[in-house]
Amino acid sequence: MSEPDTPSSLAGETLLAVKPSKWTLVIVTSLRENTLRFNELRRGIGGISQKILASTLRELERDGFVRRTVFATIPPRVEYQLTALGRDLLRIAEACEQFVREHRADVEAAREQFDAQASSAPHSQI
Amino acid sequence: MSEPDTPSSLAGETLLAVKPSKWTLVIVTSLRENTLRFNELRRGIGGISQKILASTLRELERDGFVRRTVFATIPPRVEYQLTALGRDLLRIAEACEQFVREHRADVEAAREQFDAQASSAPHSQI
DNA sequence: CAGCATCCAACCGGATACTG
DNA sequence: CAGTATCCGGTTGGATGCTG
Repeated sequence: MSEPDTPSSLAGETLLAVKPSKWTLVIVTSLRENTLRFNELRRGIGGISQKILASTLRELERDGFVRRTVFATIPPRVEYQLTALGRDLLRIAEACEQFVREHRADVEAAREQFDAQASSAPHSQI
Repeated sequence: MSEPDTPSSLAGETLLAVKPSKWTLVIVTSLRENTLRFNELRRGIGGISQKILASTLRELERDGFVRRTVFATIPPRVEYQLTALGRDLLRIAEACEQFVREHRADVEAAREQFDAQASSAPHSQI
């Protein structure tokens, strides 16, 4: 259904699965090439707790971005891979990464300048 | 611990200003067309507190995405507009919105299906 | 191996009140 | 009008310990 596309309603809900967690895009990016197991993902990402990894993967699975395949072996083996929808989301993630690659320096420069003149002139100049 | 450009560190920092706040992209989108004043932004977005709006605008200004212009009149007048960098960020925001427009139905369907079989089969099949 | 459960600290963000 | 200051509840996310 087409809703009144106010900027707020759109971008507010925007990123369905992207918005909530800072890890979502990282995970999707990690699955870019191949299927990965839980701990492969964990090690590949680094710095993510298994609680967060598990819950974020759940959400990605629920939203249809990731398919979870369980092999009833011992020890258990669980594989995660992107769905077609997930590969679409990957395009967004890659666009974000490219943006950062291109503009990281600009942003850092802007920050330094802002911080510099913020300390000298706490408030307003014409 | 300093890390190289692993996919994780990249996407982790990814979105510099995008990641932290759910309002960032909304604000950028609101400024798509024209310069806006503080309360114009606030009303246009709807549902954002002025505390969050002010702090998010600060961050956007600091990162070089938004330019803040103060007119020393009474009553005061402050205008916000996108910088060139901000317009680049806008492209990301628009890509996200388009993604949602295209795939919202898919995601909602996936969720319903997931929730349905989650309640019938709490765990693992095959 | 792949998680879930619990506890807990940090942060995000809303409501309200007040200022230049 | 355009904010800042304060309080404070809900959520996020890390660490740890335990299970099939």
